[in-house]
Amino acid sequence: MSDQGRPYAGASREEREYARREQLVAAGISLFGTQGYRAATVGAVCQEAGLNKRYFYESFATLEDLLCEVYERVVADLRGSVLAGGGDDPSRVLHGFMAGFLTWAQANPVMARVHLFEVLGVSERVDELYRSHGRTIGDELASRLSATVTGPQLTAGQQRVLGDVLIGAGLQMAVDWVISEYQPPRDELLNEIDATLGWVLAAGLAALG
Amino acid sequence: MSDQGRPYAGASREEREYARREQLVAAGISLFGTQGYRAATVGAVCQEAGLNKRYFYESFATLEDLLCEVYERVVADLRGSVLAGGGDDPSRVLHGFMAGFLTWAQANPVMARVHLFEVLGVSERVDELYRSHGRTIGDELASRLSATVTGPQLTAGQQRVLGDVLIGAGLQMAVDWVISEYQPPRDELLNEIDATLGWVLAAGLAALG
DNA sequence: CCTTTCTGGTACGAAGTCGTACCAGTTTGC
DNA sequence: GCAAACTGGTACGACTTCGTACCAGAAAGG
Repeated sequence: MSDQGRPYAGASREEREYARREQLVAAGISLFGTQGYRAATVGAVCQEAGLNKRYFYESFATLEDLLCEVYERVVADLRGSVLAGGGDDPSRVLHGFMAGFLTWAQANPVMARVHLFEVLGVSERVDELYRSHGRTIGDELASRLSATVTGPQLTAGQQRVLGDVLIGAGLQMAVDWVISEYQPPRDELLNEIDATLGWVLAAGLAALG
Repeated sequence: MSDQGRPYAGASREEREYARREQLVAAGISLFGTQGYRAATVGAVCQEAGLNKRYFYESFATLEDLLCEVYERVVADLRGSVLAGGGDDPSRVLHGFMAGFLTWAQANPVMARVHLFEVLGVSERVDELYRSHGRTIGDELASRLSATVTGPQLTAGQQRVLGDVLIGAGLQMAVDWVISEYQPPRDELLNEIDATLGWVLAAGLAALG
């Protein structure tokens, strides 16, 4: 009756399915990152991918499933840029984090839109995925910072607080920066961040006596 | 032909319209804050308000318009709790801000859900409203902090950075806390935040020499 | 008491998307 | 070549919500 998978165009069934899935993911990143997830439909994604609507359901059950896969790719790309550099100085770790984040956001505006705007408030499931990735990166950053300091280590609760602060502050600054169309320029903003951190430390020192 | 507004049930036409509008707003807060905005429909809001669907369009053109009005009420309520207390000590200003935020979130879980989750990613317009309120509160906080310090004042750019950091960090901690069902208890979390702030200051000072 | 307006429930067409099915044309293995 | 399977385009019903309209009953003024 049916071969149930025979070579076609020099590729096996699995290879063709995988290629189509990748086309859908690429189309998803492009569409979600330019028109927005809320404006996207299954039909539009397939048109962008150059595939028939039938092939969408071959790889994904819903548009939200595609968004999750797209978001995984985006976060993987971001992680590489943000957690790449090391550093044994706390302010250098922080600076490297924000520099990596801002550089990535400006170099990949489409992915940045997905990460900073489009995944928000889609569903409980996507929200949970978003928070999960944020917590992972925040924990990683906080433990790195903790490791650069010779004094007392952070407790688990304090590490979570520090992770929240770093992720929340970084996201807010990145969103604000993208909204203002990357003004002021990256290096100028990084200098302002450093200066603000210095101001806070000085103020904290004065308050502590 | 038509009186175009005659007393009914002891209230004029304007009074009845106003009362119905308030009922819709209350129903919106309740529904958006429990079932979620995305699960809400015009019909459900009217049912919750005990009004006919026709009266919805008497006060609002779309469900999103109601969400904007609901959000204005929520932010006004939050502002009162967060910016109420003064303080001439930077750490006291920060502590008062987070204490007010957490207290408000726990005392008003329905409004907190609207502010922390439901307004996110609804539309460009609601996003802009959200960012606008966040920036306003962040600016207010940063300028208050700046005023408590005798040394050099913050530049406009640095004040914006500080506002972003405060709002972003505060929101992230509040979201995390609500998600974990208000664990650890408020006072314990506030102590952890204070301890983390102290740790950061100590680490920063050590790094600065 | 009687007319007029208001109220709330139900009904209905419009619009958009989903998910599937059909159908002609093409490519491959034999 | 030829049959079988694959591909892509179009079409279709199902479903949900919107926004409006209709209709019987209640409440108020004269």
